[in-house]
Amino acid sequence: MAGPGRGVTIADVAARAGVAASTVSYVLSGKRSISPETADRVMQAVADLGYHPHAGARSLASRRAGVIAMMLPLRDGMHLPVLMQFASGAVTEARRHDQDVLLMTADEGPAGLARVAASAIVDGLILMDVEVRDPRVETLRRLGLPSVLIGFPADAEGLTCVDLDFTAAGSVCADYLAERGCGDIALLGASEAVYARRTGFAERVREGFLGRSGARAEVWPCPDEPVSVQRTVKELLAANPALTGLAVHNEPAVGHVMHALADAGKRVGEDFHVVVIGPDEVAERVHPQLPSVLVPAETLAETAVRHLMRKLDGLDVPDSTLVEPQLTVR
Amino acid sequence: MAGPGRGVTIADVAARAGVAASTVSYVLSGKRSISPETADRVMQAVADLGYHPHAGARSLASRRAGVIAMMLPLRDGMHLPVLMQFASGAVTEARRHDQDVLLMTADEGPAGLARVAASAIVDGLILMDVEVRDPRVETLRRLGLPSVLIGFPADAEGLTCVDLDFTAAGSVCADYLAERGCGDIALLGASEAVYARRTGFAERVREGFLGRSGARAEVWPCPDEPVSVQRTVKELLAANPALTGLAVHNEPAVGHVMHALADAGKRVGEDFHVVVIGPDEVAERVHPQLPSVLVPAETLAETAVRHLMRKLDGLDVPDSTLVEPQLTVR
DNA sequence: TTCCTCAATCGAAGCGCTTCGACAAGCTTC
DNA sequence: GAAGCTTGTCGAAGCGCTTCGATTGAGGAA
Repeated sequence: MAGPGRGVTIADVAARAGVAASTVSYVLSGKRSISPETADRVMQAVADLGYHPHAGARSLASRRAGVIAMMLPLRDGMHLPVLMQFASGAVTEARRHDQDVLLMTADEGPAGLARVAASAIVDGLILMDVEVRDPRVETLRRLGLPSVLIGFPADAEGLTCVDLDFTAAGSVCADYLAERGCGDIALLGASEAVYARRTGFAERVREGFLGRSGARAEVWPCPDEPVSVQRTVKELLAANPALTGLAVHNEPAVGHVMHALADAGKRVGEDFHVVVIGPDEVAERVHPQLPSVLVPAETLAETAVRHLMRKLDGLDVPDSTLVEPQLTVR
Repeated sequence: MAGPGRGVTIADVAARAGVAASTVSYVLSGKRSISPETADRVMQAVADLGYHPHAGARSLASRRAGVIAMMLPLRDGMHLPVLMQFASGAVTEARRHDQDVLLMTADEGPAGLARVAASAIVDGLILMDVEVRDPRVETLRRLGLPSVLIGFPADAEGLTCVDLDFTAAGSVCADYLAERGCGDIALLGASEAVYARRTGFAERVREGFLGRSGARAEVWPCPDEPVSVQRTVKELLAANPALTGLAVHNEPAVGHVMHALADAGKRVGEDFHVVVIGPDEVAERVHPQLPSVLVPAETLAETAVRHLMRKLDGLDVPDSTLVEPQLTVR
């Protein structure tokens, strides 16, 4: 089935179907009407020969590469499983649109964007984990390369952005704890470093949380290291002995928080309630398992890819898309 | 700096440097000798115009795309962070060789391989998480697409494979426990499903472990779910009350194993020792933190990419490369 | 019947690059 | 000082595809 060695070309297909090469092209692209009989013969030849158009030739002639780039952050502190879900979700969705995905890392920075734009190796771009002040954003605007951002930079004017509705996520957590009858509650947030970097994202959770729970709630940033986590939790409990509910928005800390609570004699799920903002595994791998609001990586990826496809087709898309958070109770 | 709108071509560079287009090409590729003065002028023009060769045109003319594909598994049970490390390691290394990386998912299967091979969209391929009986392997052989596999299929004849030396990893764990003075020890392995799928990998750990520790060791498969883990550990302890050391080769189970041991009154790090085969975070996010042998994803990825580059350059590479395990004590 | 339209197809002209052969100079080498 | 090498450069021929007229024949309108 591999054909006669290397390289089945459109000419081979045309010869076998007894038509011109351009006709084959039109059958495949559907850009001009072709009689059903001819189309059938062509498709048969395509199948017989196992023909796939040469990507380079196609991109050269049509000015469409059929590839989109995805730039992932590599920084410490990013939660890897979420990135991976994101990447695979994007690939899966892209394939539905007959596109491939080129993987880039954020350390290529603006120069990397310029490179892929100029070399026309991709038609568009998805930029993950965009920060409030992101040097890539300006380059992106200048290049005019069709793109979708995950996250919201300070100035999102004219850009297409997608993200989880973190404000709503904060509210959902506050509501959950309220429903469990918790009076005084707190939000244990990310490390200071994360707050410093992406105010937008952490701040929005905070606002959503406080907005719903009012004066009886407080927010504490929280470091990642086990010992510091334990200390932070102790301080939190000491500062507010009436505390009965906690939302944790800090993946690596969850396990240690649970330990600290156990040490302090809190029985989670009974006289004390905890809800996690983070991936499923984190909430599942502690005892007892916790309810959680996950970052819906796959949904975000799919949305981003779909929006990018629309832009490539010249259709318009909303500037800003917020995905609703979903609480999973365990 | 963005040049006069879209598309700086080699002709623009040639005109600005006052040479023929072919000369620019030779300067850039180094395939013919060019006088230093001319080369300088050309490079200056390239920089001035921000020229990057059109990837499609280049691939069409040179029959080299400058892109490699990486096919990642998406199956449940794969540990996502490791995949992500792998992917980013591969991208980083590939960029050092001026190559880009196309991301594919294993669910495209053999047809996906045929597609990328026929469309010449990539020059070579890295296949992750190859199983003992992998349907992609036969296709790969038939296509003759340069490739490197991570993992060892049953018949690796003529293929280039790279993997962690799992046998050595098993031995390292046994040695560690022996050094801590543990007499009776056990290996708590992966779930039955994993064993069923990739005998090679799990079996080799087992052999390494048993080979070093002899008759006083035993191997138990272990499911992923919290409750089953707890039960398995209880049974294990009941079956061998003299047990003082445990190697755990099952990422999701580690946290629950620690709980079960605590429940059974074992003080890990004092009268009982545990070592993990798995990623750092898993060993770090339990209390106390555990020593571990990690799957060196980045190293494997780099090695795989380097081997693939050599193959693309027509150099030869070893059929089989085993990376030495490294024990991290915490 | 003649003219016009429309559907179906063909042929040729590129897309931007690499590479091959040719060709001037400037060197050796006897 | 003619013959032969090198070295540096150019021009042209493609790589395999898409796309833009042009062309043909059939059907409908007049």
